[in-house]
Amino acid sequence: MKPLPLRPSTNYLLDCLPCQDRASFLTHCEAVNLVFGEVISEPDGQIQHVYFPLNSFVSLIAQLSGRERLEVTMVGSEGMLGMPLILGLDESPLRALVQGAGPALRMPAADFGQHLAQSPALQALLKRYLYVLMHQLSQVAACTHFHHVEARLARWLLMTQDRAHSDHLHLTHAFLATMLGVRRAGITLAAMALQARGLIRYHRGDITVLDRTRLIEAACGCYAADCRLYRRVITEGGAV
Amino acid sequence: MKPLPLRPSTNYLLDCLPCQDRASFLTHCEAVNLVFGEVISEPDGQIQHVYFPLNSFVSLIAQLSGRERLEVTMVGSEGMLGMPLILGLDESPLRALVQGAGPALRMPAADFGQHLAQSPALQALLKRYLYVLMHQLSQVAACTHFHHVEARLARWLLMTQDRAHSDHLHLTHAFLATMLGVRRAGITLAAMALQARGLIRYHRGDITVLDRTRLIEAACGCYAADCRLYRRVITEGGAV
DNA sequence: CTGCGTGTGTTTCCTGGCGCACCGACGGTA
DNA sequence: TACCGTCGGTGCGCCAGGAAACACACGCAG
Repeated sequence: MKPLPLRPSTNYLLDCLPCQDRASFLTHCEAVNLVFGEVISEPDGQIQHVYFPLNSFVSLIAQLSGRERLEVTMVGSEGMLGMPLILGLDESPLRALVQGAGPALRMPAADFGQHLAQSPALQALLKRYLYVLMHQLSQVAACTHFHHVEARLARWLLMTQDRAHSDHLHLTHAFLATMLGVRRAGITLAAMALQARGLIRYHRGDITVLDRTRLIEAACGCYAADCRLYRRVITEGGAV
Repeated sequence: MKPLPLRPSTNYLLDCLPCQDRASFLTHCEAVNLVFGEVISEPDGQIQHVYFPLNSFVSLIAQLSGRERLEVTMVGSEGMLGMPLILGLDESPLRALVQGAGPALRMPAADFGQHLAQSPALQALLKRYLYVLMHQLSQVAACTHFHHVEARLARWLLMTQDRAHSDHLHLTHAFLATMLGVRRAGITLAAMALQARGLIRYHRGDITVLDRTRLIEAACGCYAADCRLYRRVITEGGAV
């Protein structure tokens, strides 16, 4: 968790802020390095910081009483971690697991509350982001129920690729299986099918996206819907 | 949609408000009667009013690009319809379908915005409710994926019973099937199992809950988790 | 070179739920 | 009373995915 040299923010949400608010916000941020496998928040744990991933990304995982786990969304440089603070609560229902190591900006929860109170632009922006999250959550419920492993895997790879800003991912079948809530063997089959169609290549945990366009076709419509929603609500609607 | 005689609010959220705020809020509400099957909001439609169900209740349904549909949550006298307004957006990603006919209070979106701006208590309360919703959405995603029809049906009946304030529900198997995103025959089997265990009785669309305690045991833990969450965040944490 | 850990391919058997279709039973209406 | 629409029970073939193994293959460390 060593501090990194401060560098221009490449978090998309922060980039959307007016210069004033953004500058003031950034001076109170600390640059940290998220390491793979780190758990940033536990269900019912207290939120200590908000995080704005830069090149890193984090899975948000729902956990049922029976210990079943399912990834419900992903946060990278397009988002923020610690949304319940917007709602005035300092607990998170979801486990946040660092899935792509890399730099992030973070701010203590208390400071964040102050900035939020002082910057209407920040408030408006993060409310919009919260709307996107809610939309995604309800969509994920239906997607997970109706769509098959292969399409869901394709979608998941695309989302990961977007957040990793790279064609090259490091993910074992076993890890993918727990994220999608299916068996490892199920991932093997789906991954082989995608590889046979020339959409991806993988070897001992190294996955390369070969043909992004056709991978989008192989994924369920939920990926495209997600992208459209974000663009409409944040990128275009986010005139703050 | 004829106006009803104004009567004391029995919406739990409104009951949580301080007397002042509540009185002022109620004077701007209109009493309406929700009729079974009415669609209050469509995905991408504009939110015209917020609704506070009294004895009525409404299903919120996610719809994917492929037309697959799944109920993701339910709003009765414990909640409110039109939450995106809290986030500054006047669109809803979900279809709202009246499932239990009955009275509700409603307020035009614009008026609601004003009340919201003037009442910090209202804001705080509804933010908490929004947190509960988000938690539920992520839980539903996992529940729908991992739990079997019988447990999900039991859960669903319990949730409906709570919101209908009655042991007696009118629901055909076909309707339940679309809500849970399964076949009608699947509901028949699950319902027969619950009936054989003496938990419910049904006959041509009339369902009676006979043994609520054991029905809770038959349901997945998600029902109890939902109740606990609401109690903790709204009933107890909601000192506004 | 050997050995072990990790990651992946593959097999067998099993089950929950799907799609589809048919039929019987009930209850309101003519 | 006869009819018909709605509701629910059932049967059939089918398939995706679950559970649990086993086998292989690569790559690093000793």
